[in-house]
Amino acid sequence: MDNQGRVRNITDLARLAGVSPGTVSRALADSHLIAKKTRERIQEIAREHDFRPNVMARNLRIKRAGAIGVLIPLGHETGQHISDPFFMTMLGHLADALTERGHDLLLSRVIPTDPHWLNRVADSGRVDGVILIGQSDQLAVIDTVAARYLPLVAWGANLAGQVHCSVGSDNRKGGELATRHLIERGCRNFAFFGDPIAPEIAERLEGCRMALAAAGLADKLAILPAHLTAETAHPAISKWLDETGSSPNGIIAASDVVAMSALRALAEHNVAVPGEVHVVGYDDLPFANQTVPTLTTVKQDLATGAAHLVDLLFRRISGEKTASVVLEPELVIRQSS
Amino acid sequence: MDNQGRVRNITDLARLAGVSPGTVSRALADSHLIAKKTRERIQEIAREHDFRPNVMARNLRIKRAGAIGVLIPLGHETGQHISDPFFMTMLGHLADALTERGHDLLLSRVIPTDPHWLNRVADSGRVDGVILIGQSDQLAVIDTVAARYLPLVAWGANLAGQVHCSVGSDNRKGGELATRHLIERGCRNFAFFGDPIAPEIAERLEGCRMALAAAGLADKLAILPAHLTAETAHPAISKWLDETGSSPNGIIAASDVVAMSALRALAEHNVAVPGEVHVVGYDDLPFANQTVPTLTTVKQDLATGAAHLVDLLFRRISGEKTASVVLEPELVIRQSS
DNA sequence: AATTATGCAACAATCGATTGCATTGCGTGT
DNA sequence: ACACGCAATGCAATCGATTGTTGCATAATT
Repeated sequence: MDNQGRVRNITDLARLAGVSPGTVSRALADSHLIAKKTRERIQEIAREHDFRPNVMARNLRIKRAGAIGVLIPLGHETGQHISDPFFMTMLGHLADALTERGHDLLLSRVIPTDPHWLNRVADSGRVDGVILIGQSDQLAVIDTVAARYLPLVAWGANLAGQVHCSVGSDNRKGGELATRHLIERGCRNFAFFGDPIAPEIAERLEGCRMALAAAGLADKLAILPAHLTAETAHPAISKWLDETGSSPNGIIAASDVVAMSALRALAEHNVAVPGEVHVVGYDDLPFANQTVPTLTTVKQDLATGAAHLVDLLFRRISGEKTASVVLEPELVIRQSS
Repeated sequence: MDNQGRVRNITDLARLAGVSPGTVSRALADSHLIAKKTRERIQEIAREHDFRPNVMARNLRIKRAGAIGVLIPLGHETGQHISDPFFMTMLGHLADALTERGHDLLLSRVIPTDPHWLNRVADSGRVDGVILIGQSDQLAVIDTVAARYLPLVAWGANLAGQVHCSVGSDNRKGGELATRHLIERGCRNFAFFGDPIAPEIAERLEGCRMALAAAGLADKLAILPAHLTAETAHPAISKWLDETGSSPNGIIAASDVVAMSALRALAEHNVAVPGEVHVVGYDDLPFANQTVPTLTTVKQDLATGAAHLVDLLFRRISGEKTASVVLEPELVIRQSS
């Protein structure tokens, strides 16, 4: 094996080059303290032996990690799998934005039953900061940690009196937009699909109610507290369609995943969309543009959301105490309404 | 600030407890070398001060990283974004399987232009092993690294003479399954949507050709080399449908993402599925069950695939020289055919 | 009482790199 | 010829933990 001559660390390389380890370190960092000739010779040897200094040792010494922890707290919603499209889309954008800044992305297990789940990552010393995708029902824990641990940002709602820095869209306004649009389309009978146990969903529902109240339609709303997974949403919606005699003609879904399930259930019941029923989703995930019919939805711009999260995080890493950001939701009108 | 009394390392804690750092280390590891009384006292102090030992320092000493690098080499397919549903689904399963084993997942930037993209991660010292999601056009690089770096596994094709360990489905067989199914459904005129520049796609196409040849329909195949992103696939398919006078009645899509685009394009051209045209996808991503109509597809069981990848990787980490795994593809019949 | 055994904790080397400070060697000014 | 300055490199402490070895009491044995 070539394991014999393998250069495993800076000291091996130093021996090979006939210099001290310190010199090698500086040479590889291209420090001007080392003569150009020596520097290039050492770099050449390093290249020949395919040597790359150990990142962990380096990080330990200079006290930075070069990685950002990304956590998805699932809380009570145990059914919600990590491969949910929403999380994954957000994760993709974060990966892009972080690697753009030369940081890696460390995805860690989340055990929200243990109150230390967040501390464990924050204090592990292997991340320079933490991004949470969603707050779940862990607001108390998050705020406690945020009070002492600066480099922490979360995607989600921005509630009054909140300690931690968050980025999210104005859910109330989003719910309002969706509902007003349906009213304009002539709907007079509404249904909201989504479980208001999550604060974000509750806000969307509230926006929906505000819009209906403003139009004098406050009593025309039915609520189906469907869970956010496609697997549970479809049967619930299907059963509901079967049982309900007078079906609504305007459906507000709490997420695109739920909306997609609704579209399918409606198709199976031979209900024309948007002919008989208008449907609006929430999120504008990539597939919203690929459904049949394509989905009208309230866009949460996850790309700029991710960009904000990363930007705020790095400002916090350098000590700044940033404020939360609330993004404007935007109605994207497609075929389903 | 409470930064004054904050316990930042094992030495601080040792001072507080009036013992040596080594004793603290052993106490926190619950070593029986330390008297039970002392051990519990130290653990109590650690708990009070919310102290958790620095993972990086620990890893440096015991020479393990506690993390697995997960890379997505995109190669030439620059358009293919990291948030592609296929990658994300796989990533979700991997995250679950890895955290199950107490390892974190390090998602790193992939620059396939630099021939050292893989070495950089493998030799960084911050991962115990590497999982590649896909091989792209980097077979040469992957095999070179695999020859000397054992803990490396890849999702993808299993080609003859391949050095590295891979897990993937039998693409040829999958293509065959899909095509035979369409033949049984009465199709006589076929189209394959997908770019055979990727080895996996090429194998699927070959399987398709074999099935057609066996049925004496070898000359009834049109190929539309659509790229694998939804954004590029839809217009291409749409244009193709416009231009082609005699449309096929059996469509084999190289992936579910392409199939979904095809479904939409067909719907917009008022072509009934499965009435006039039968469509089969590939992958069985979660959304395949949510399309309208739901998608018949060749299932690659990504959950067991991920489980295999992780299992093989850990066996390689402990020195075993594992062989590749080829999974049986399975036809999942739904509404689109 | 002297000796051996045993339990507990301290000491110090180590993982692999970084970096402030000390040292060496060479050229130059006087 | 001597001192001085500066450039180039070596030395050694450091980051924060782990762990083999050693030392010191106290308990058990003869």
